[in-house]
Amino acid sequence: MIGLDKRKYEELARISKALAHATRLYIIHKLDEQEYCVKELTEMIGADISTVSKHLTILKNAGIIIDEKRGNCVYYKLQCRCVLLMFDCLTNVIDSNKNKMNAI
Amino acid sequence: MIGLDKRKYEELARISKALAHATRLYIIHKLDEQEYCVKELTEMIGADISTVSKHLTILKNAGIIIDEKRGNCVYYKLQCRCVLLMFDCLTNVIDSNKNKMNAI
DNA sequence: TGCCTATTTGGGCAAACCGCCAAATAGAGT
DNA sequence: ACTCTATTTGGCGGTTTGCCCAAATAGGCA
Repeated sequence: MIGLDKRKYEELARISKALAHATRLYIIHKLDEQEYCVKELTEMIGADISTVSKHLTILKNAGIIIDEKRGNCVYYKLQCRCVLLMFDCLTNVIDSNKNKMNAI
Repeated sequence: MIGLDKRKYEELARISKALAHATRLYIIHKLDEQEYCVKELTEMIGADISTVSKHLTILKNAGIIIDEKRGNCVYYKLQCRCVLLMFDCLTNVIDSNKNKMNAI
C-alpha cells in the first residue's frame, strides 16, 4: 500500500476512528434528532462532563459535528447527515452476522 | 445512556472499531474486488505477515470477512458487501469537509 | 468588577492497540 | 516421516485511548 493509496486510506481511517466509540455513536444519533449543548448531552450520557467535551472535540475535529455558541452554552449539531450512513452500515453487518448464526 | 441503549451502541461500536484502521479499510477494499490469501494481501500491504494476519482476525471476528482454507492457503473474502456503505459514509464526510473549507 | 454557570484543558493512570520478531501450528507433497 | 510453505499465536516495547479529577477559561449578568 503505497503513496496516494496510503494517504487515502489514512484519511478514511481518521474519520472512521472518530466514529469508533459507543458514546460518540450515541451522540451522533442524538444530534440527528436535534441540537444539544454539552450539559444536556452529559446528562443523557452519564459520564463526566470533561469526558463528553472531549468526545465532542473528537467529532468536531473529524468534521462530523459543528458547534455554535449561543448565550451561556455551546450547542452542537451534525454538520452533515451523511454520517448516518454509518448506522446503516453497522446495522447491516450486525444483522448479517445474526442471520449467519441462526442459519447454523 | 442506559440499559438496552448502552448495549446497542456498544455493539455498533464493536463493529465500528474493527473498521477504524487504514490497513483494514484497504483490505476490505481489496477483498471487494476479489478474494485473496494472507500472503497476497501481505505483499500488497507491505507489513509483517503476522500483522496482516491479526488485522484479518479482527475483521473476521467482527463478521466482516470470512475465511476459507483451500489447498495450502487461507483465502479471505467479504462476508457481506454491505460494509462498503462505510466508504460512502466516510467519503461523504471528507467531501463535506473539503467543501466547507473551500467555502471559507 | 465580581459571581456564577458552562465548557475546555491538563495530567495521571489503566487499558487497549500496533507493529515486529520468534516460535508454534497446519497441511500439502515427496 | 520429513520438508517446505502458509498462517497463527505469544509476547515485548512503544503509542494511543479513555476516564476521572482538578484547574483554567469564557461569557453572561448583577
